[in-house]
Amino acid sequence: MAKAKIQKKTGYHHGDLRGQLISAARDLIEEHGPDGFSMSDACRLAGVSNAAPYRHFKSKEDLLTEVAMDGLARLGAQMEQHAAEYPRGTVQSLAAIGRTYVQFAMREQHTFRLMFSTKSHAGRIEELKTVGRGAYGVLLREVARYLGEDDITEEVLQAAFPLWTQVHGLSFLAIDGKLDVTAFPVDIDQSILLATERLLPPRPEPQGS
Amino acid sequence: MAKAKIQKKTGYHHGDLRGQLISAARDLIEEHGPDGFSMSDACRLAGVSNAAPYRHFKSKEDLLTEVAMDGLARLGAQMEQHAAEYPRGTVQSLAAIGRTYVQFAMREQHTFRLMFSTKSHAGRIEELKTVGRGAYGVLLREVARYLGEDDITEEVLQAAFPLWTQVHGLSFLAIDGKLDVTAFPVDIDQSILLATERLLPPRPEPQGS
DNA sequence: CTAACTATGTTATCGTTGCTAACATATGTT
DNA sequence: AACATATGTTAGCAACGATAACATAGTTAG
Repeated sequence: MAKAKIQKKTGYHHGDLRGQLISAARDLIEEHGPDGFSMSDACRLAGVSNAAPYRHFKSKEDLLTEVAMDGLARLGAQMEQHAAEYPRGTVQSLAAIGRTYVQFAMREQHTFRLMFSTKSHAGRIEELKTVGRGAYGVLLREVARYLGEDDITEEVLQAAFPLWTQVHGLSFLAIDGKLDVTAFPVDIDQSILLATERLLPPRPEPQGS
Repeated sequence: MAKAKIQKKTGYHHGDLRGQLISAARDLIEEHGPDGFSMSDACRLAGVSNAAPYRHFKSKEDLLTEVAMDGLARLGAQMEQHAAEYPRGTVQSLAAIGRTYVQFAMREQHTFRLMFSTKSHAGRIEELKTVGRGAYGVLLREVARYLGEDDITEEVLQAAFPLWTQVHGLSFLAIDGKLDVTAFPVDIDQSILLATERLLPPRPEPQGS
């Protein structure tokens, strides 16, 4: 991905410090983890003093929250996009959503952690949850199609949850480097497909008998 | 659990600073999270100077690793203990292991995070993995019993992994407060039981035809 | 018994961090 | 031109992790 490439400011004012700080944060977080990330580093990268960010973000946490929410939005978009590459409402489209989820986690490991972290988002957790619900909605609608439901029924909610749980667990095990604790080579895509098939309730006949 | 209760040292020497620091760390971590935990706090609790811990731990990370390894060991023991409360090698005993896992995560949220974190353990990750494999072995042996295998076959490994993934995901969703994103009340124990049943391959007839 | 050694404390200090206060400089509006 | 607002700067705070130099206790050898 784009390595922190920064245009130094020209005069006293920067131009787009807010945007550049978010971008710098994203890059630095992916490089050193959310804790290894420091405001000072971001400032150095943006060529600005240590106090400048506090005109745009109330705190370091606030900046991180911004990064997290952006991540959730992108995850939702990517899931929708990949689901659309398969016949809607099938095991395949659902497995595609799962693969997208895990791949996102592996590609943007630290952003992913941030997205689901409770700390680092003091006071804005509800805001974050709302964005998260948006992404979860992609899965819910796909499960609804699978079940032939017109809207998000109780049944849909019940069926979707274990699928989420499964890929969420797989994501964390993968990014925490635990897949070699299993003592056999885990094929992630295969694992997702199999679990999706098993966890879904039997599908009602698509049409006719 | 035991709130950080500390016996001040009597003379110049402390007596059991190492042990008391680990214990203080456990308490403080559970109270304020692994990041909210500071060496200085632990020192204050133990009634000792800021430099003293470095006679016993090479770094803060090193102390945290100790806490994590202890946690993994206790998790393994608890899983074994609860599995033994049910007929061995059944869906029930396997679900009990899963429940123990998630309950541990919820009871010792921050220690749990630490146990599976890759950061905070620089240089000792393999050591940690070994302890982790010990705990995982409890699940593996129970799955082997379920499948009627005498040792940990490929089939056992394949069957156990999705079970782990499921409860691991459930644990993180639970401790990250995401169970209300699902828009329906999640019954954790029920959820574990259902997923266990669905994820396991059909059981071979216990005995006879 | 005492000298030497080792283990385990202390104090002093350093560099880094997140953040705030007080001040400076652009930009835009009237 | 005068003022208000947005957005920078410098200086400085307290807390943190860590190290170096020193102090003291307990242990072992002669």
